[in-house]
Amino acid sequence: MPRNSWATEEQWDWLETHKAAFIESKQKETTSKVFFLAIVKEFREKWPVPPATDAEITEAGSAELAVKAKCTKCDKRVREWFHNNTCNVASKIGTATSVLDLKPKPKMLQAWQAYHVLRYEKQWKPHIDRLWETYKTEWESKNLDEKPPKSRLQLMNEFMREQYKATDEDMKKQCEAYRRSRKESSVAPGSEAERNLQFQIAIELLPRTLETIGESISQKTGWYVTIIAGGPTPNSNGMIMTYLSHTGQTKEGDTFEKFLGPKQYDEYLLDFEKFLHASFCKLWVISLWLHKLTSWIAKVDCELRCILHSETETVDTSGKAQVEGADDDEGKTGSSNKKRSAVQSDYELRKEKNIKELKMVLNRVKEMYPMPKDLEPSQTKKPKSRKKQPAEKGQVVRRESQRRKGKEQELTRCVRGVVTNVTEH
DNA sequence: TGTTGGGCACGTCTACAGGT
DNA sequence: ACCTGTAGACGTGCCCAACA
Repeated sequence: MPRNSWATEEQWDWLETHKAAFIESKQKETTSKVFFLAIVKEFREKWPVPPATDAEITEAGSAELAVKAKCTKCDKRVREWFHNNTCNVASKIGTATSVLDLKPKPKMLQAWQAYHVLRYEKQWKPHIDRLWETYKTEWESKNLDEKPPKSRLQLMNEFMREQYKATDEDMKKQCEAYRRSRKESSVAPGSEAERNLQFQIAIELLPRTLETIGESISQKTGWYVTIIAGGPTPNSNGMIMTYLSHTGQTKEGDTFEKFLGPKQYDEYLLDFEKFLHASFCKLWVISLWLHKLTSWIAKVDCELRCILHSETETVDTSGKAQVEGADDDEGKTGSSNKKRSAVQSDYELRKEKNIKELKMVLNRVKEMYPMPKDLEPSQTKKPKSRKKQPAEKGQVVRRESQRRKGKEQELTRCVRGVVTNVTEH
């Protein structure tokens, strides 16, 4: 039961048991005519409305009216309970209570706390140390073997609050400016790096999140659930990875993966990965731009979904920045392609063809409708190399996209989760 | 008349500081 | 983990207006 509800624990449990019926009734649009008629009656029978007090009778005008008012209020509260406790179940995913949510935004410091940050080390620490020593010694000399009632922290905080109160207006303004700037800087400033960092943290929470969501859906519907999620991973230079979470087993006890078998299972995921590549690779974004200008601004491609931009650039012998890996569509022609793979999949052949066609279309469109200068991507931006990061100890093993890998590269078979219902690749 | 969403008031919870 | 005081965040109940 949530804190401070009008309902008792017993009432709350009773209401909870009728949630499903309410949702069902809501879908049938019979809440008022069927559901609530019965539910408020039952509630009042179970927990009769207490008799009206003298004050309530006086206020209402008569005992009858007072009781009526109390009943109405009670009924209304019951109705509202259902609205307040069921209608937002789905929408709560994504709010601050969502599993995926990151650490909440830091709160603004109090003015004296800002003063503490600005002046403690520089000015007051030695003073507080002396104060604490004096206080402690005095207390201990008077009260043997007893701890002082105030801790050093308490003493320090009290002292800093007093000092802040006594400080001049100029210092107070500095404190105010500090606490505001700190608050502002703590909120994601909208930079790409910050955003990618936030993405990465959320991605690392995904296995647990998918498991929770899957279990929840499964519990509520009695169905089995498969959730596939994937996209560029910022701490792997935007490499596309896929998570698959599955609940439920066949009657023979097979998981979804075992049921499909390794080959079919990979094919199953490959389709999704194709979709991801089509969604996140740069030229595909450009093609979207042909239909919608904002797609360009959105910059939804793997190259931009990377935390390690500045550190991963490598320079080839010709002195030009060179890109290895998946998301270098613009730069890969001729020799680089040969270098990557001698045997291309159907998908890659088709993609190469698509790229050529798209480039032609794009050139025509650019001639017809020149891109506004302020919307053009930065010229200084260079493709980034993709230095392979060694997997950290204890890091979650995920499925790296297999599509880009040529035959020369062994498919890295990752350990598939058996213990939990989250299958990680 | 019932439903829905927005907003307000109020109470409770949480983060934050640095040292032990 | 704990200490303290408090601003800010959040949950809940309630009210009201708009709409069907």
